[in-house]
Amino acid sequence: MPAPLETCLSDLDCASSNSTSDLASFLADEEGSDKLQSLASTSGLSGPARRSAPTISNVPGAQDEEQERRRRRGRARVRSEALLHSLRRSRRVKANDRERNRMHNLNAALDALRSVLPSFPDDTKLTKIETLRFAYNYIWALAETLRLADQGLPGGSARERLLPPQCVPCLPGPPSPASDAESWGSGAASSPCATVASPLSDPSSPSTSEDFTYGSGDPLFSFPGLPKDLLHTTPCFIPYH
DNA sequence: TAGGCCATCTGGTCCT
DNA sequence: AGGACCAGATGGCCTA
Repeated sequence: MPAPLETCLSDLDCASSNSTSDLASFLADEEGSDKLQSLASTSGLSGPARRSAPTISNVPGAQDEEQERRRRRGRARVRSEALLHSLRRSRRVKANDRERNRMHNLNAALDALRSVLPSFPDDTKLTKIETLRFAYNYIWALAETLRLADQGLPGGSARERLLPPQCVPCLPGPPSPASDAESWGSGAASSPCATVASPLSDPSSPSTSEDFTYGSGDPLFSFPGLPKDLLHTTPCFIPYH
């Protein structure tokens, strides 16, 4: 069973140099290449060594010696390039692995975020962008609810409003940074946010609900714990399916 | 079949 | 130097 490429290449690092460019010069050197060849052959990276031990019958003359040296250099270069390619390849594979892992972590974090957001009645899984937008809205709505509760508005305690019995996620849209209007809205033609004419920088700014509904004009979702006027004063960035 | 969403690969850049 | 992060490209899957 041949040694894995990773092992071979780490051996290679120990044997010579850590940097790719140094490795290249190392490989260009015939002696270095010979070291590599022995490493590669013992680890199964290459085929069996073809060079035979010199015998009396094949001792070359001066010209033959020069020719032989050229052939060796040619073979060394081919081996060098192949091994350099292998090294780059193994680093790329490692980087891919890290990147995959990083994205998995990111997705796990998104799943965790989904799990703390109010769920849809049909358990539809929010897409990534919807999750982020919804979370943004949700946080804003909770904060707004607290603010209104602090002002002593009727409608039960802040806690009751924050945790309605059937929490269906239509949250009034949060204040969107004006400079961020592009990323929230017009960029996504398929998103309900695309229907938002101009995201408000101030949630208390008056507006009409027509601006912020999608499709039929009926709100697809509602957030029963929130005062009605809140729905009418803010854009609704509704995750839509 | 077109469009949306997603996972993965890849090369470049930044950071430690 | 190596890892993290990012954005573009690509291909697969699903749905209207």
